[in-house]
Formats: sequence, C-alpha cells, structure tokens
Amino acid sequence: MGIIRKTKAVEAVLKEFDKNSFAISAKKLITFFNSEFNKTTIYRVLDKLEDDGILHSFLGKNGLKWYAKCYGCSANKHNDVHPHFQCLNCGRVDCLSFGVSLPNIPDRKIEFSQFLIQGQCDECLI
Amino acid sequence: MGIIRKTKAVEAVLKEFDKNSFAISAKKLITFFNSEFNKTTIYRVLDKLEDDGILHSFLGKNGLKWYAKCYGCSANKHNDVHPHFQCLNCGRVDCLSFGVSLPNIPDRKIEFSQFLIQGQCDECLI
DNA sequence: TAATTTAATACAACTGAGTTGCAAATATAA
DNA sequence: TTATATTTGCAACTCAGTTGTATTAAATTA
Repeated sequence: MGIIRKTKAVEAVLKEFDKNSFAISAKKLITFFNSEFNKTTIYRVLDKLEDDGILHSFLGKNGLKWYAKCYGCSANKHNDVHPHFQCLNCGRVDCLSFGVSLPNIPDRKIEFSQFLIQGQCDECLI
Repeated sequence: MGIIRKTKAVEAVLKEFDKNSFAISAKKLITFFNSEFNKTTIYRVLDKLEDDGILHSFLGKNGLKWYAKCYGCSANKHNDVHPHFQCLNCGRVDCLSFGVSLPNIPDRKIEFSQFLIQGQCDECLI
C-alpha cells in the first residue's frame, strides 16, 4: 500500500480507466499497451493500484482477470461489493450500481464475495 | 447431451461426487485419479456430465474450475442458481442451499449468474 | 544540481490449468 | 460376433499470469 510512483505506465493505465466507466481486462490492457509497455509492467501496475484501493479486480468469463475503478474504497478497506455484468456477445463488462445483500450464513465468516451476471447488454439486445 | 457411456472413468468420477456433498475442482480430481485416468479424460468426462445436467460448474479462487452435483436440472435447463462458498483457509467449496434473487436490470437479458462467497468455513473457524 | 537511494521496468524464461489432434481401445447396437 | 461410434491415452500445444534479474528512472538527500 502507498509508495506508488507517478510513472508513465501508472499514468497511462489510470488514463484508460478514466476514459470510460467500464471494467477493463488485464489482457486487453496488455494488448493495448503492447508497443509501449511490457505485459509484466501492466500486471504489476494493476496489482499496485488494487493494493492502493484505486482499482478492484474480479474474475470474468473463462477466469480472465478484470479491473474497475473503486468508489469509496481505501487501501485497507474495500466497500465495493456490487455485482458485475458481462455481455456474452460483445464481452463488455461493467459494474452494476446496486449493492448485494449478503446472506447470513451461520458458523461462517464472510470475507469476500463476487457476483458475476452474464447475458446480453443493452447495446447487443437491439 | 445424452449419449454418455457407462465407462470406468464416468463411474469413478460420479462415485466421487456421491461420496460427499461438497464441490470438487477439476484439478483435485485429476490428481486423485492420476494413476488411473489421463487428465484429458477427466476434463472430458466433466464436460459431458455438465452437458447432461448431472453436474454444474463454476469458477472458484484463482479461476479454477469446480464442479458440483445438480439438483432439479436437466440437459437443457439449469435451475441451479445458488451461491457457492469457498473457504480461504482449507479451500473447501460447497453449494449454499438458498437461491439468489436476481436483480431486475432494464435493457439487459440475464442468461447466467454466479455468486461466489469467500471466507472461513465452520470447520476452520473453531 | 548532482549524488544517492529505492522503486519500477524490460526481457526472457517459466508455470500450470486447460485444450487439441489422432491413433488405439472399448462400449453399445446389429 | 461383428460393425460402428464413442472414449481414452498420449504428446504436444495454448495462453494468462508469474518470477528472477539486470537495467532504468523516479524520488530523496546533500
């Protein structure tokens, strides 16, 4: 946590997340920055940004890792418990804006949860 | 769908799922049947059993593929929309018995959903 | 501003879950 | 028993993600 330098790679990655509100997969970022940055750099930048509470990650279709901006999270507390929606047609992924009501499970301690909903997005339904 | 033969591999895999009610990862089955069956066989048997509506699959921690028995599902209709719980300590995964109330999202068509909850299981909390 | 320290990066090699093609083996139907 | 269609084993492959290390570039200090 903390100790992250304002390097070209960090700024370039953050700029991509500022462009739109959708989630972005590590894979897509690596392809996008192919000629500028090494894939290892991208993976490590994403790791750092997640550690710092700037991004949160989750697994999408086929176990691919996706990242999206955090709102109201800090390095030590992740409040972002919302579902993610992945379009099975165009592959687009976004965060759904409502929270998930976690069930009360006796004798178990819930630490994380991830809710992935898959289907057809508004663009692809037309 | 249909057309699945009662081979040694199919029977051995099904027997494992009958032993207990927990989910089993493909990886674990491959290790378990290491000396008996090839890993390709295990992957293909699991695929078939899922196609036939006997097992359902979902992704756990690190994107690993897990399988569990289906209840009330057929080859063409999967009714099993329930959360899965993975213990971050012992790795055990099981199906939670209550259904998930899917949110109503305008302009989107929901086809699948997966809800993975992670934390400490009853055994590991003691 | 230059020197020093420490973190970030590129590169290559690796890991490991899952996939594919094909020949041989085996279950089922005739 | 024979025919035929599915299953299996094997080896080689794919590909997202990881690791080690020498080099480069921020940030800090003098």
